Amino acid sequence: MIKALRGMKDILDPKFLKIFDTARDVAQNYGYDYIETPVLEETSLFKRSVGESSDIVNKEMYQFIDKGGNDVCLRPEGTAGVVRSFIEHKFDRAGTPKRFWYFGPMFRYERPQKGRFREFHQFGVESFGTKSIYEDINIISMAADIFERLGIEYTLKINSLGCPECMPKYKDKLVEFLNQHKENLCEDCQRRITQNPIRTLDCKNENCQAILKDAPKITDNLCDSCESDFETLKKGLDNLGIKYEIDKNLVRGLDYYTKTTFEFVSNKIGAQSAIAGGGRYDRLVEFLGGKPTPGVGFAIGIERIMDLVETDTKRSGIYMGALIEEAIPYIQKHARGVRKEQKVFVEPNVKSLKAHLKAADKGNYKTVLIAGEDELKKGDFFIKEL
RNA sequence: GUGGGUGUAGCUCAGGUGGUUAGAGCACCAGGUUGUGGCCCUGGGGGUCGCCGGUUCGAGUCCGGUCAUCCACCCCA
Repeated sequence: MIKALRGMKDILDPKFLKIFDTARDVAQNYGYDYIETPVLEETSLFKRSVGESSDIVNKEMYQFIDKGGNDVCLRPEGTAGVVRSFIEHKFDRAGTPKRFWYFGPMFRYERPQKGRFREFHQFGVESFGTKSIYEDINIISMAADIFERLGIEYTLKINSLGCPECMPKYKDKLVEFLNQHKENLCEDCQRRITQNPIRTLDCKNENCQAILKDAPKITDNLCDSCESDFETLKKGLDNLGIKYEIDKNLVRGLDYYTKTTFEFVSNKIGAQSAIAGGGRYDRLVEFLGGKPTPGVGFAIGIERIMDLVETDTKRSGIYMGALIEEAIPYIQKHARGVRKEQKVFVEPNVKSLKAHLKAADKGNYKTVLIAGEDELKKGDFFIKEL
């Protein structure tokens, strides 16, 4: 028997559509436009955006050379493709803000576990051309609205990574601190000192965490403008009644983030607890060859929240069945009219009344319409409400 | 990539120390009730026991390998 590949799943759960519908409605209500970018992209796009030092690019990409000799890969995340499209369509030159939402499959070659698959789906949004911190608040508010509409409880964590002004200075301070404690850090962190020192902050090693407790914090080293933006962000969330925690070690795994970073987590879904993540990426458009354009966005992991949404089990729609073959065309004709307004299922097989009722019950239909010899003659239906 | 758990019916799982035709519950189908679902009763259909090899007179059971799956590390949505 041929089975789906490791870490890949068929989607049969109606909750999936419910999540998609809800997220789309909210994004549309925020004034965002739909964008769909190709699943396959040039590998260098992700190397330059997500970052070559990240695990995602380093060891988790489905990468190959296509028949034309191009180095390509299945997208491991959504932002890079949208940014590529933004630049390719010269929206950076137009200079007007653009806001997109997207939805689709992402691929990472990882060991599967609870809440982590090799093919998974993200709903995401990207806002280009607005550097106002109030846009960050809009974005976080949108994610919060989606979770609220879905009835999902979460903890929101926020942090600021600073800007090109303050981040490098902070990085130097941190590297200095790390070098002082180098021999006590784990292997990974020792390597990170030169490659990506910021990533030591969210190292899971207990020993490292103990040492890093005394490390300089980025939030204590922000420049005036970043500092005041972070304050505005906190006040803005308070204003909207959105609760949050400040997580000074929230640095996130993608290299393109600046200033605001945030993560929505749930404690009900196992080790893979991040249900959404995002932040500001004011340098990314420029990195990818566009005119400097600020951006901010987030992505929700659909599979991660599947277990957190309720399914509605209310009866709905009409089940139509025939007791004799001659009645099938009769109900089919009637069904076409009624279907303009609601769900109508026509059972294509002749069955006993009992079997029809049982099938309608199992199918969770609300109303049963049956036609047999008598009904055909009189031109009506046997009707029963379940 | 590393570690641990688990693979028997569509689903959830039983099958001491190897022994004849591999079981249960749920689900499915039919009948009891010739045109009134859910409850009940009776009957029925369904299985390469993950796969390959080994030990043995004999393997679902023991051994080795392999694959899959789950959970964790790691990473992240």
